[in-house]
Amino acid sequence: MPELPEVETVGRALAAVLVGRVIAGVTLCRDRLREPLDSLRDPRLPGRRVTAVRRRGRYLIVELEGALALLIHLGMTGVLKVLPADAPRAPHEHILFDIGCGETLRFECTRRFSLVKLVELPAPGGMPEALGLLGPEPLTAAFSADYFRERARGRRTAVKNFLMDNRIVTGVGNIYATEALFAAGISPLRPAADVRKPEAVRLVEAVKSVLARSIAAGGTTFSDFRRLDGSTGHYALELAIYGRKGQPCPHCGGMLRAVTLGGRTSVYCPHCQR
DNA sequence: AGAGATACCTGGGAGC
DNA sequence: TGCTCCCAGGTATCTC
Repeated sequence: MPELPEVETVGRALAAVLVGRVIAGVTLCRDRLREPLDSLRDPRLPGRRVTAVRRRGRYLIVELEGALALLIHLGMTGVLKVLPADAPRAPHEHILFDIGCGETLRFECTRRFSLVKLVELPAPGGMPEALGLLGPEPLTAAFSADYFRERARGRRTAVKNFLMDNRIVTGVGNIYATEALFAAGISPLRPAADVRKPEAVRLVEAVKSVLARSIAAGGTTFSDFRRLDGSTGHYALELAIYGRKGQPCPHCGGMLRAVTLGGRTSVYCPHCQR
């Protein structure tokens, strides 16, 4: 499941391949993913040159000349691949972009929680209006302990849900929220407003650290994550507690527990996380 | 306004 | 073995 580090990794690979090339045509194999794919039938799309590939939160922005862009969210199972045009189609390939030189950029997504649409940009280099509500990037200085405390004031929601709210900070999903809270020694159940200053410092640092290490490793590798050529990455970043309910805590050896928060499983150590 | 629930979707694993 | 059930996940949208 691609989280921010995976999206960053895919975006970098995509930029290396796509920038300067022309999207000659689009083949749609279905009408919709999370949203209808109508916008990809826009006659303004064919013939546009890719000028940049950027990331915002978990969204990829494939910028085209003329202040247009392909806005892409990989959802849970979205995969982008560059393959020869005559390579056989995989079962869940929904969109094929003809990028010339006998190659296609293919969007594959098993669970179809993903989004691909053509959007207008307010100006070249600008952000699609649809992303206007996203909070700061977690790896920038704007996401600080002071910012966290300011936004958390009065919020009784569990700190884990708060961390995963992309209006607060964008791109922190269940895996990294779980890992960061463990690294910071903070219970996922604590009301956001009750996180004290030194704890917020630890938590914000933990979020940045786990994301940065994962990006450096080329993204945490999961069964659903593939590189652009379709190969799996290496198992680079070991997760401390995610998915380890019932197993011993790597710090104290006690049994890791799980609670459901916001409909999502949250693994934590009741002894190490308070 | 904040908080919680729900829909979207499919494959894989558990349990019978 | 084959069936059913449940779970994984981000985001938008709904209700209370």
